[in-house]
Amino acid sequence: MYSSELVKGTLKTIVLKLLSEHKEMYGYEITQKVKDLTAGKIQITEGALYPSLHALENDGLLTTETMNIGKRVRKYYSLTKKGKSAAEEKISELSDFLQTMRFLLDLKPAQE
Amino acid sequence: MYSSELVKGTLKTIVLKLLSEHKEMYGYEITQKVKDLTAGKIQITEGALYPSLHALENDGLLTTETMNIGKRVRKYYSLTKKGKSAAEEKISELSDFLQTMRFLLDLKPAQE
DNA sequence: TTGACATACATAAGTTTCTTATGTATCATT
DNA sequence: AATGATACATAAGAAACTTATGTATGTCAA
Repeated sequence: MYSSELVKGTLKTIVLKLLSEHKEMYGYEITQKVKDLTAGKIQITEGALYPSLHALENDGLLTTETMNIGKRVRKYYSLTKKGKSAAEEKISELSDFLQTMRFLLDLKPAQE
Repeated sequence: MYSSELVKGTLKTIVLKLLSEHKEMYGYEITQKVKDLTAGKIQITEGALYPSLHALENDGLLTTETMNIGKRVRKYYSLTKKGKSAAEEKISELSDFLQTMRFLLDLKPAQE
C-alpha cells in the first residue's frame, strides 16, 4: 500500500482511464479492478470513489445507467463525449508528470 | 504546469531527494532548483515549502544551520541520519508508485 | 440458521496538505 | 525610487481525501 498522499490526486485520472478502456463500469467494480491491477498496492475506498464519481458526473464527463441485479441496484458509469476528451487530457498530463518525476528521482549526486 | 492535485503529495519526497544529492540547501534554492529541473512544470510555492521543511525538521529528518549573507539570513537544511534512511524509503516508494501508475496508464482496451 | 464476509450504494465529520494572501526585510537594477 | 528578485515566515481557506457510519442484498460455512 502506498501512502495516501501519493495516490491522492490521481483518482479521477485512474477512473477516466479505466472507463476509456471498459465502456461501462460500476463503482464497486472500479475499486476491485484497481486493487487487482495493482496487486493491492492501490486500494480505492468507497468514501473517496463515490463522491468522485458524482463530481465527474456533475461535470458532465460521465453518464449513468442504473441496473437491477436481483434486488440490488448497480449504477453503471460511462464516458460522455466530453468525458472522452477529458480522459485523454488527464491521461496525457499524468503521463507527462510521471516522466518528470522519474527524471527527478534519477538525478545523480551533484559533485560538490 | 501540472494541476496541483498531482504534485500534492510528492513535495516531501522531492525535498528529501534533492537533499540527498546536495548535502545542504536553503528553502528558496529548493524552489528554484525544482523549477529549473522541471522546466517550470513544477513550481513549489513558499507557502507549501516552508511549513513542509519545518515539519521535516520537527520529525527529526532535517537539521538547520543559519548563515548570514550580508545582512540577510539563509537557513540551510541537511539530512540527519534518520532523514537519510527516510529519504531512501520515500524515494523507493515513489519510484514503485510511478511504475504502478505507468502500468495502469499503459493498459490496453479490454475486449468487451 | 446465523454469523461473517462480500457486494453495492451513499453521506458526513474530520484531517492533511496544499493555495492564496499577507507580512517583513535585503539587494540589484533601471 | 520603484520594480523585481532574494529570503524568510504564517494564517485563512479550499480540495481531496480518510474514517466512520448507515442501509441493504447475496453467499457460504459452521
